[in-house]
Amino acid sequence: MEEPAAPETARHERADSAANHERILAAARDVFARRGLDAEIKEIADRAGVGVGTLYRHFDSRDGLLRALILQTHDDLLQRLRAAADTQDAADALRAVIHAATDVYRQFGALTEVALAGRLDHLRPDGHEELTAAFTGLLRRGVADGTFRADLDIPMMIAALESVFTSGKVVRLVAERGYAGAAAAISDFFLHACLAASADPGRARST
Amino acid sequence: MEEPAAPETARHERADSAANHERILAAARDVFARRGLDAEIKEIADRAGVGVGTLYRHFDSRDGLLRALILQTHDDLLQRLRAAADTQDAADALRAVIHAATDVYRQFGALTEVALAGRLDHLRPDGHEELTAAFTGLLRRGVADGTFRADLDIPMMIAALESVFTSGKVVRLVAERGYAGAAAAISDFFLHACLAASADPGRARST
Amino acid sequence: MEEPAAPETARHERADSAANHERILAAARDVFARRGLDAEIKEIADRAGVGVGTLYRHFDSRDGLLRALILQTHDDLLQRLRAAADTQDAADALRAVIHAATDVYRQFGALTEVALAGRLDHLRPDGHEELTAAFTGLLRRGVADGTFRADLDIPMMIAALESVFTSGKVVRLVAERGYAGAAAAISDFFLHACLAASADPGRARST
Amino acid sequence: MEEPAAPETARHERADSAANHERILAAARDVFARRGLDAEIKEIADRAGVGVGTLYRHFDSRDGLLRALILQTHDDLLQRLRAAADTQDAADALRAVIHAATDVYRQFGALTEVALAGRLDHLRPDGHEELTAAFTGLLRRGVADGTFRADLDIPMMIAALESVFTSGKVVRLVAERGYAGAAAAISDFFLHACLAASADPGRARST
DNA sequence: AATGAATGAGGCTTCATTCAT
DNA sequence: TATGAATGAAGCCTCATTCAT
Repeated sequence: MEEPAAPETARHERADSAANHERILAAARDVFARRGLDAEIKEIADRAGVGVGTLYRHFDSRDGLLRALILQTHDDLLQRLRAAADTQDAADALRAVIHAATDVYRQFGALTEVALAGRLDHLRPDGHEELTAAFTGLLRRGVADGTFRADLDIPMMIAALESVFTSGKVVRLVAERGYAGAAAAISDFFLHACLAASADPGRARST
Repeated sequence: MEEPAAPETARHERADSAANHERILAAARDVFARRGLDAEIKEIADRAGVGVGTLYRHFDSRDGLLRALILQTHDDLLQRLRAAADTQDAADALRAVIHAATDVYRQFGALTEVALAGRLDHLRPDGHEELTAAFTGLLRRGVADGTFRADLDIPMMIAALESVFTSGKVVRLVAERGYAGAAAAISDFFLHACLAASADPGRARST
Repeated sequence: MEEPAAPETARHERADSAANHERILAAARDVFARRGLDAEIKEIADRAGVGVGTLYRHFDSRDGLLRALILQTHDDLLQRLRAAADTQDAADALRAVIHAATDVYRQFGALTEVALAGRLDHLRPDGHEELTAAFTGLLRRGVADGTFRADLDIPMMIAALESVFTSGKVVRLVAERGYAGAAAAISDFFLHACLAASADPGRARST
Repeated sequence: MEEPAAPETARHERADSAANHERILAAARDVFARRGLDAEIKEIADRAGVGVGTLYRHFDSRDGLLRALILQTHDDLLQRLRAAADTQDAADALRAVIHAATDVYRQFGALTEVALAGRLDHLRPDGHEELTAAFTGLLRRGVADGTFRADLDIPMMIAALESVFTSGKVVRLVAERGYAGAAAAISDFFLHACLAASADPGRARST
């Protein structure tokens, strides 16, 4: 009703706004990833190339922005982990999951910590369960088909996996061995920890 | 026994002051552990039962207090890990190390993170190297005597170990399984990851 | 007249901000002048009609503000003294210098003290030398042309002049005799102290 | 009653206390003179070699101590100025007064400022009038006997004199010329400013 | 009476959020 | 709608004063 004769302008504005929205999210990911969750709003706005007022038009508060990012990180993570976990062979699936998580960590840095650490229950009830379920399914499948050892302590295995991606160690590993090297090292380590003793030891070798 | 002939009166005030010093340190450990490193000075002072001025008489600044605690945590950790690492059998030693670290984490919470995370280089140069060395020595010994597998990726193993104690997962594990249960689960997991294939699988079982 | 073709809208915010900047400076001059250099930031902000945060947007710290004011006072003083010292006749020039300094003191109060007292070497190296040079030039000129006595102790004369404007006595004199009366009394006094004996005694009389 | 058999001890304690009293006053003079009136209580107590508690037993508050010192400075100053002003010849008397004031300034530093600046009306009503009266009497006497010029602006002359001792310039002069040189320079300057034109110009020369 | 550790009000400064332009 | 200047609550720290020893 209000934009009868200028759909193009109106659409353009929306496009601008949407672009700003994305730029703010990207900037926030970047800044939170590098500076940690205490980063200042001003730095995010600057990096996004907008004023703080604009940032607040898109997100109602600092916590609102953080929440949006954490949920987004969580969603992204969950989707990629689920996809990776679908890989046929359980050992390959675990490797794929670890590669995916390494990549997410590279992108989301400190945000991964919260998304993965099981502290987001107040943001998304069952958020952590969803992630856990993805891992659990994969591990159970591997145990069932004899790929993983029968006495594997699945919650402990998941805790260890989450720890590596939550502790900041990945950045160090990536810095020392590069992205592929870090993912390979992590994969090998965890495969050793969970492969059945009878399994071909070669399976713990990375590609 | 320690001060057999100590005069009681002249030194009493100092004893009070020393007691306050300890109470402040304890309160700070507690509050930093629970609230994280952003905790407020006032809360620490309150919990110690002293005024902020008293806290500042004992520690020159917020950062000074934090630094003291982190160094103390680091020292405590280092000492206990070295002691545990001395255990004869390499597998037993690894278990002892993990039990010790679990205990330190329980006491120092969030402070363990910094002390263990390799971010204290500006506080104590080579601080992280000292910790790493303690782990490395133990693992090399185990590899040398055939307890651990020959192809063990020692840096990765250490990274994973540090991660578990740095990520906050330990509190969750302790909450779910109790102190002994958590330490046992962690031990079992890491032993599985590093024991030689020929080793008695039963060794990965906790006591 | 000053900005004939200035666009009005785009620059308006800046004009507001600049106005605040000036209001803060003016308020700070006022408050420091009356309350001394220990005045509280809050009082300055209040008097400027802004919040403390705004004050800190314009000046990075209490000392930054003070520094800016002292340098400004010094610059103002130096410029006006130099201009007055240019007056043809040396006796008239001294009178003009004293009138100018009286006016500066009226405006800057306690700030004049620091600007004139030779304590700003860390803010502006040679700051005091610049002021001294302005006085010295004038006095030497008067001695050279026979207006001032040949044995005039120039450093002592300058010290006495600076003292009067540095000691707070000027405010009292102004209060008692008004601005013109105070300047005249100071001028007469110092002319008596430096005029050559042969000089027409009437020259020490003010206008 | 309580000290029947040990008058010596009792007297000794009083002597100790009195000694402390003096040491605190001396330390306070020293510290206030050097650091200015914002000096910290702790520094004074340290320099006096007593605890802050002892300082507070002798002076009810920081302001109480400051008040005592200012009044003491004022009394000392007044007494010495009066004595000096009694000198027969008015010119000699002015010189004596200036020497005395230089000496007081050397001893009391920043305290002289307040004692001389006429800001102590709330501490001692008419305090400033007493000082002014001492100067005024001397100057009137000189004018009456023809030593000083008839048109001397006595309040202005006094203001200038007070200024020199109030502005901190004396320390600089003393630093550059030594104690005797500074006093001589100040004397010469002020004598030039007030001596009668017919007077022997040589009288403005210092000893 | 002397000591100095303890106290806490009050100052300076930061930064999330608001709002006039 | 975008901007960024303005705001002020809240945290850190200092130091005059009190008080237990």
